[in-house]
Amino acid sequence: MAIKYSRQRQLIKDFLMTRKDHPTADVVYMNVRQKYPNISLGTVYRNLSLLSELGEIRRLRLGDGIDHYDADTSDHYHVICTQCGGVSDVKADGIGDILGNANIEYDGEIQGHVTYFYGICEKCLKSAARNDLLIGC
Amino acid sequence: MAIKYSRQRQLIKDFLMTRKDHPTADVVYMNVRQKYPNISLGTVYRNLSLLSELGEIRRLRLGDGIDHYDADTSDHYHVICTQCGGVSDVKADGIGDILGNANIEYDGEIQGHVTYFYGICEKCLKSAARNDLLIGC
DNA sequence: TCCTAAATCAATAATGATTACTATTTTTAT
DNA sequence: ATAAAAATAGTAATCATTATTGATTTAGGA
Repeated sequence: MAIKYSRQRQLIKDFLMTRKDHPTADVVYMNVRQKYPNISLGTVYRNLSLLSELGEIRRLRLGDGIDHYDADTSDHYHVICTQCGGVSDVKADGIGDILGNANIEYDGEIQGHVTYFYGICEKCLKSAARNDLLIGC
Repeated sequence: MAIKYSRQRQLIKDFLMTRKDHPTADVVYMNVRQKYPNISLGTVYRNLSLLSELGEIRRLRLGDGIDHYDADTSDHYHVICTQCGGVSDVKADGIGDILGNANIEYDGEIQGHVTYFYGICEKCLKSAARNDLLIGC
C-alpha cells in the first residue's frame, strides 16, 4: 500500500502544473507522451486518480461528462464555456459561505457542495464579434 | 422539426412525474417497459433529451457520471448520497442569490451556474446506526 | 551492492452510459 | 384517405473510463 515514486506520475504532475486550462486525461496523455513516448493511457488515468485521492491535484466534474484536472488545489471556481467546452478559473469570493448563508432543510447529513458556472469564454466572445463583422461584408 | 405526439414519450413523462428519486435513463427504461414492453432504450434516451430541451423535465448532472432526470422543474437543489448514490431534494433558500452576492471576476460572459450538494442520505444514516449496534453485539 | 517484496507499468480487453444508423411504423395536416 | 414528416425498434458504434495480467521498477534491508 505504500506509495512508491514513479517517473510517469512525476511527469503527469509536472505537466499539469504548467497548465491553467484544466486538461482532460486524454490531453495529459498526448502531452506526456512527448517526453515519455510509451506511457500508457491507463497509467495516466490511474495516476490522475491517485493524485486526486492524495489531494495533490483536483478532479473537476463540470457536467460535460469528461473529467478535467487541475493542479491548483486552492479554493476557486470554474467556468465551462458552452461554446468551446474550455474550462477557465473564476474568482468568486463569498460563495464559500454558501452553506452558512443558505437556509438548508435536509434530513440527511450534508458534507459539501459543488458549484460551477457556465457561459462564454473570452476567446469565444472575441471570435463571435469577429464573425459578426464578417457577416456584415 | 415539428414535434409530434408519441405514446412512448407520454409514458416516459408520466412515469417521471410519479417519482421523486430522480431516476436514470436505465431506471426509466425498466419501468416504462412494464406498461409498454417493446419500447427501446434509444427511444428513452432520445425522449429524455427532447423533454429536457423543451423544459418539460430537467436533466441533472451531479458528478457521478450518470444523468438523472427530474420532472420537477421548479427551482430547487439536490443532494447526492456518497454512500448509495441516491439523489434527493434539498430546500436551500438564498442560494439563488449566489451570483448577485458573489464578487465575480471573469473576462467572459457568465450565463448561469450549477450547485449541488453531497453527503449521506437519511436512509444510509439510519442503516449506519443499525450497523453500529450490530458491531456492539 | 545485491535481493526481495511490493508497487507500478504497458498493453489490451472489458465495461457502461450514451449516441448514431436504418428500415419500418405512427402521426397529422390536407 | 393519403402522403410527408416525425418517431420508433433494434442494433451497432462511440467514447471515457476501469479492470486484468504478466513484466518491470522501486525501496529498504541483508
